[in-house]
Parts: sequence; structure tokens; C-alpha cells
Amino acid sequence: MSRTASQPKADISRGRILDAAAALFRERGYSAVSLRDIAAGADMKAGSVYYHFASKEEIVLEVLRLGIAAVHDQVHKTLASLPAGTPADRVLRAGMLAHLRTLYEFNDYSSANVRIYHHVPEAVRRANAAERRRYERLWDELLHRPDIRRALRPEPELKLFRQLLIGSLNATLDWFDGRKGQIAALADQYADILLRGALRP
Amino acid sequence: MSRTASQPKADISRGRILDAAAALFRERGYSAVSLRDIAAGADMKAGSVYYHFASKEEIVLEVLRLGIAAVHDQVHKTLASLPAGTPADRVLRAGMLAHLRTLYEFNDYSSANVRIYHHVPEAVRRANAAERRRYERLWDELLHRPDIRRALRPEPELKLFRQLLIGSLNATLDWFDGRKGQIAALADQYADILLRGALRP
DNA sequence: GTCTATAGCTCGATAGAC
DNA sequence: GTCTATCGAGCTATAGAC
Repeated sequence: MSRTASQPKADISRGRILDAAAALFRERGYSAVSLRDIAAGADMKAGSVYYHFASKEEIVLEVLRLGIAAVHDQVHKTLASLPAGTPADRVLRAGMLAHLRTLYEFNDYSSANVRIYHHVPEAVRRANAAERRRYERLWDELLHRPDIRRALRPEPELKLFRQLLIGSLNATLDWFDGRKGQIAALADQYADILLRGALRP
Repeated sequence: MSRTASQPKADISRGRILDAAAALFRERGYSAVSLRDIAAGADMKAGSVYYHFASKEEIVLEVLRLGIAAVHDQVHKTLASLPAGTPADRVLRAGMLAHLRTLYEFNDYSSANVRIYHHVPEAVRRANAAERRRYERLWDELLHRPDIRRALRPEPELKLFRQLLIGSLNATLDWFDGRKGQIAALADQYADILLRGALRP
């Protein structure tokens, strides 16, 4: 997150807490991170955190929400910026690249979401599921757009393709080191396989 | 895990502890599961667990190891059972199906591995990384086999394709409910996209 | 807004009876 | 082999000074 220096002190501290929490959750998981860890990462003592958040759950709820919002916004903006008539192949590649870029550049929030989502408290997970569905709908609407749909094979169910696409991009977090120069190359090679297939024609 | 009734009592208890631990780790993550939880799942008290394992880390180490071993064994056996001359397309589909089947039928161990690997203690993760590399090598050797390699497009790096393939199959854990009759259909549709591409030719 | 101090719990692990 | 009992540490969250 980038914040200007002119914000109220409370907002600055709140942002530092969220930044620290996102980085720690991503690295160690939700339960393994204590409020003392988060406070230390934000250069505070544990008690001070409760001036900004009522509980640890409230912190992770916001971290997860910001993680999805960042990916949603970036992919949406990227798609909206393409000129009408952009070929389906290019549209899909642009969407994939925007998703990957956010994962590696808005690093901790969106990647923390991918990694800890399944292991946060039930109430938090249920709340974030709604944000996730909104993002999935963005892709589903894209895949159903007439020009895109015509370019795709008819057989694979579009929802399945969407799951495969998002799932495989997220799974790169398991091994890809994320050096910036290589993200575009990764997106291209993944798109080559997902769009054209790994086998020779 | 299936165990016969004729095993020593210690082995039976040990298996029950591992079964309970795998199920709980998969569901809640590593740090969120206490030794008391594991013991309760195995119908014991917490102190008794220490007769079978020296620490919680030792339990999770074994759960992770068994999870990889199961997938490795099933994929290896499946590939070895195919007649010489089986077309590349069929070989790859068989491997993918075997991986998916193990994930959903040897449910808790292999899926726990996918879900908690990043958040177990460093020493445990390092130990399991070696098992994971052995499994990845199984796929890499398959993709480099002359008949398979000839069938694949030359451009995508084989390691990247392997990462995409394993990563996307594992990512189905995020949404697929795993009813047995549908696993083969899922594997087929994923293979259609990964091997032939989502776009019309 | 941030601090110190601490209440009330739960944790992993151990000791020793049976 | 499994139990009960417990140690010492660390946890979330709160209270009240500054």
C-alpha cells in the first residue's frame, strides 16, 4: 500500500499494522502469527493495536478484503483499457498478466489471501467468500462476452476454465520467485499452454 | 490409511494419531491444531500421544511424507501399468487422473500436504521439500521421455509445464467437492484444456 | 495514540501412577 | 500404552496511566 505523508496519524498506524499483518500471515499463516508479532512489525506494542482494531479477526478480515480488491481492480482496469476489437487471445493474456502482476507486486495482501484463506476463522472466511465470488464473476462475464466466447472451444465449461486459469496463476506462488522482469514471460508461457495447449496440433 | 486388525496395538494407535492429525491439519492448518485436538481425534489424552511421537513436529513431518508418498506411488504405478506404445495424450491423461484420484481418495494426507506445506516449521518444510522434488522428478522424467517429448510443442519449458500441471490439479482442492463419480470427468476436462488449449484452433 | 501491566486461557511437553 | 496432573511459556484482550 502506498500512503501519502499528509494522512492522519491513526490512518498511518492502521496502514502499518495491516502491512505488517499481511506480510506475516503470508509467511507463517494465520494462527502462527501473534498480535505481538504484528505489533512489532508495525513498531508498536501489542496493546496499541487495539486502538485501531477490535480483534485479530478484524485485522485478517481487512487483509483478505484488500487482497481480493487489489486483484479485482487491476484486472478490471486492465480489461477496460483495451481498445474495442482487441482479439480474444490478447484480452485473455492481458487479464492473466494483470492478475499475476498484482499477486507479485501488491505482494503481501493478495498472496496472503491465496495462502491463508482456508485456515482463517469460519466467519472471516465466509465474509471473504463474497469478495472472491465478485472477482470470479468478473472473469465469468469476460468469458461469456460474445467475442471471447466465440474464440473459445465450445466444450470445456467456462466455469471450469476459469477455475483452472485462476487456480494455476495462484499456484505459481508455490515456486515462482517473482523477480519483476520475469512476470511477463511467465504470464506469456502460461497463456501459451492454457490457450493453445501443450501438445502439438 | 487401511490397516489390518492383526497389527500391534502401538501401530494401530500410531495410525489413528496420524489419521486424526492429517484430517485436522487439512481442515484448520498446522498451528491452529493442538496436541489435545489430535489426541481427542484419536480417542486418547494428550499425554498418551508422546508415547508414539516425540513432538508435534514429528507428527506433521510424517503426515507430509505420507501425503507425497501416496501421490508418487499412485502416479508411478499407473504410468508403469500402461502398455508400451500408449499414445502420449493417453499417458499424460492417466498421470493426471492418478494424481487427482489420490488427492481426493487418499484424502487427508495428500491434501493436507498441499494446504499446510508453506506454514509448517522451517525444518519440517525443508525435510519434505526433498520428497516433493522426488515427485516432481517423476513427472520431469516422463515429460523428457522421447515419445512424450516429441508429442509436446517445443517452446514451453518442460519444467514450467510440469509446474502448471501439478499446480492446477492441486488448486482444484479450493473448490472441487470430490464426489467420486466426477473425478474422472474433472481430470478429462482439465486435460482437454492443458493439452489442446482453450481457444479454437 | 501509545504505553505498561496483567487477567484468564491454552499451548507443547514432561513426570510418574497404573 | 494410557492415564492424570502440572510446569513454564505464550496467547488474546483489557484497564488505566501518560
